[in-house]
Amino acid sequence: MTNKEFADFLLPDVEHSWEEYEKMYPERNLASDAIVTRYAPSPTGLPHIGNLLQCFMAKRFARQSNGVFFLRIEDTDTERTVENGVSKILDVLKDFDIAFDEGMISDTDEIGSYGPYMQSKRRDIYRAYAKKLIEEDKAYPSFASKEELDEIREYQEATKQRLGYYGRWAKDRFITKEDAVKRIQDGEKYVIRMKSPGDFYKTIIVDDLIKGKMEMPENDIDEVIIKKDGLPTYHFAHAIDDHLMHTTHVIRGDEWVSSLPKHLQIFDVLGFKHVKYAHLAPLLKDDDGTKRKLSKRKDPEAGLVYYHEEGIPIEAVMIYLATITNSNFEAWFDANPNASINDFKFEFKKVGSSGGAIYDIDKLTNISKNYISRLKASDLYDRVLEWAKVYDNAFYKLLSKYKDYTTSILNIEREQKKPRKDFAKYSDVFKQVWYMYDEVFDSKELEYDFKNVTDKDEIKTILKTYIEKYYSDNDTKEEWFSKIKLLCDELGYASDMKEYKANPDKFKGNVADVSTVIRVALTTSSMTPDLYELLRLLGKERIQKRFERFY
RNA sequence: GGCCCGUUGGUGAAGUGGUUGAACACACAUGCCUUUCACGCAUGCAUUCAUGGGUUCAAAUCCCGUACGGGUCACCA
Repeated sequence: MTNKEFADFLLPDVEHSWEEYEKMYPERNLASDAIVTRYAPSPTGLPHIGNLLQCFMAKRFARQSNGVFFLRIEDTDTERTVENGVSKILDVLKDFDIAFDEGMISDTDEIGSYGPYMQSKRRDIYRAYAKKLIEEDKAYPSFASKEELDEIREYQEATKQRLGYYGRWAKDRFITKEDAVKRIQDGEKYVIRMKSPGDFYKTIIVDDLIKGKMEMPENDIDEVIIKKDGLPTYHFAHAIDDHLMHTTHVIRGDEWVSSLPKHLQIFDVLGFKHVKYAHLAPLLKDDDGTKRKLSKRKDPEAGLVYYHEEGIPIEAVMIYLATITNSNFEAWFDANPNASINDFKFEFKKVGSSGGAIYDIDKLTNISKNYISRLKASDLYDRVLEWAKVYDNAFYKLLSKYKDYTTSILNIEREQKKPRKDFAKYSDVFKQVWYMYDEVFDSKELEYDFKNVTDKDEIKTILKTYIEKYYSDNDTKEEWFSKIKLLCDELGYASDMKEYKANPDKFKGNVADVSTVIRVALTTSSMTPDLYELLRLLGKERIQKRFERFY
């Protein structure tokens, strides 16, 4: 029996030959330095922050080189594939501004001419190449059952040998074609394994764009390439898809580096040109002093909905991810605070090669505060409105009703060189502006803390004197403050802080105490944005009303 | 256990043999400024680069060993 006959027997249903497939996927017409890369998730769940990072980096490398970024769905594990897995992934990523040039665009549709982009639809392609390998005697059917494999492994463990289906353990390698045919005709199930040409005692140099050159032993394991269900394993599909789709760079998590010898070998056996690899370290969590991988189950910040719920701007998340991934990004961003992250040129060499960074929410918060502080008030308003629509209905109603007023509140000490940094997330906003809405202010049980001035009559005197004698809606800030000083003088408080510090005993208090009384009476809080701006937005009538609570 | 990678302050890190008395950013602390808070400014925070040895006039930077951390060893990706 010839190899050809054997291949036809094993894979009689292959529609196209591998040569035909090669022709169907011509070279891409791109500049030589263009990066073609992909995000290739299995549709088994939602992407987490680590996936987002991979995805984002892949996208940036493709875009900044005028290359292609595509989405391929790796659904060869039919057991774990979930319903609508693709659209779920797409939806989450879209919220983070990740879109693809090619690939799946819904659960069923795709764009691009290098598809199908769903591995389950490429069954024939993988089988065509498997057939090629059988014909070339580089692969063989293997009948080893799960139990046999377990037995081998247990024996290897007990005798302290290397684990795996290799060398003399790969005994199906020696089954004759005739025996194999007979067993298959008798109904035995089988997989197809690659006949590894590797020698474990020889080393190969694998080059990773991030980790550098690594010396590793050759792979000598006869890896399964086609599973019992006729679908390929990850390793085989990776080689064929990335070859046919003309991927130039594979950017993925570093849990894959140990399979590199295997992958390189599959490329070689298939006669494919290698792709370049960049393996990203995982994001870590500091769990009581020990580092561990960020976990979707234990750590809310690992899930992507967290950012939407909290109202953390996606731009801030991206800036943070870029900061911890690419070591020269932060300095660049400091120098170009208003630039788009898309203007930064990422470099593999500047991506950290150490074990992984601890995901630091404090740092993200700081980035987010800075980002929000640079937003225009109207932009912030729109963003908060959109957030509140989903997560805070009461606030949403208020925002819709008082659009201009709210924008003015948000504009206090904003749109200037050194804007206030009050908000780290959209969900912080209401906590800091609630008192500006009469509906909220009047319906709440209020608690006032006037700090230094505690006497009720004194508070009343300050408030009453101020509103009746000194307050005017039309004052400029300078006029306004000079009147506050006059009020201080009249009531026996120091209008000048230096004077007060020199002779504290000569006064009842100082201008800060008086301002605090006014501030607290208006807002209940001693920590607010600029008092003058607050007064102007409130207006005399509303100020008066709030003061009257103390008469 | 085999193979691979990593280890610079509380965190992200710069730095690959000599202007490093180890940058910068976050966090933290103190002070200044200020009508509060925030901002801003100033100062402090690793006598030391996991550890032991070696090479060298000189090492965080090169070599070897050890420890610790991570990854992987599926008909899962």
